[in-house]
Amino acid sequence: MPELPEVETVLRSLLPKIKGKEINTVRVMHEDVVGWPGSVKEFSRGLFRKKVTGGFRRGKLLVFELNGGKKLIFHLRMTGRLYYRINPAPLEKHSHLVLEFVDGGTLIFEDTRRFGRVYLVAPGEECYAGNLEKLGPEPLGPDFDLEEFVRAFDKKKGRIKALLLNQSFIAGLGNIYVDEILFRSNIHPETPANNLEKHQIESIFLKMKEVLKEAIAGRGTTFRDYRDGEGRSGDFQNLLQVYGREGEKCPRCSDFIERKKVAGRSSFFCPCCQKDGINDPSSTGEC
DNA sequence: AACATCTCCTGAAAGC
DNA sequence: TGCTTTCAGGAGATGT
Repeated sequence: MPELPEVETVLRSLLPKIKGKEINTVRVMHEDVVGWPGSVKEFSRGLFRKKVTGGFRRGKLLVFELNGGKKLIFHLRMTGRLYYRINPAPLEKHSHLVLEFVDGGTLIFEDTRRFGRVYLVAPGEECYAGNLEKLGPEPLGPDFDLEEFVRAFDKKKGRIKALLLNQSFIAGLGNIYVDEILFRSNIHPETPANNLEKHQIESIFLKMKEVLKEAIAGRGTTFRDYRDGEGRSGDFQNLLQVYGREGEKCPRCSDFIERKKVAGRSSFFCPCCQKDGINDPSSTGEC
């Protein structure tokens, strides 16, 4: 399930391979992966003979800039994969879009569950590209400010887990990394956000950056489906401390990792290190 | 505002 | 063993 580190890894592995290349043919095998605006025909026509001039990541979105000003934007959601092939193998069942470049290389978008989307937008049409314009700050961005982050918690009565999953509050986090951040911060996922003390919010701020940087260094987490832009798995799944580890020993104390649905998602936490903030808001997390 | 529930979708895993 | 049911989840829509 690609979150910020996985999307960043796809970008880094893919961009050097396709930057400067010109799109020759566009094949859409499953039309419902093409998001607004416009028809699939317009989408294909809009890509024809365009060069990839650059690219960046924003939240979980991959943005490729094309000459002429349009942007090709992907959201991989759960099972989406985007990778480059020089000599394409026979396409798989769930390959939905293939861009062939003039030099023969191909960019392939496949997605088993088909939740992923691809958008082609002109300048001024960015609002149609998924949640691009509704995204909160980038956790690793140079402008991400601690004081602003602390203030943003003020009237948030919801649970911290739900808040960190909210892309308009903070961009790029998903279920795996939120659990890892809360574990490293000794905070129970059900703690009301506005019950958190300043030092706890500071901890989230720091641990968020720390976990994301480590995960990017490990080229992302492959739980099942995720691959980078060259089709390779990530390594960070071996370094997850709580996610997917129900019943295993906590890496910090003698207790065992529990699993509970919070904010509609499986949440993994140590009941000893991460005391329930509802019952014990003054918990320091020591156990 | 906050939270639950449903939808989309497939395939792995669990249940019987 | 083999069939059926459940579960996983990002995010938007809808209901309470």
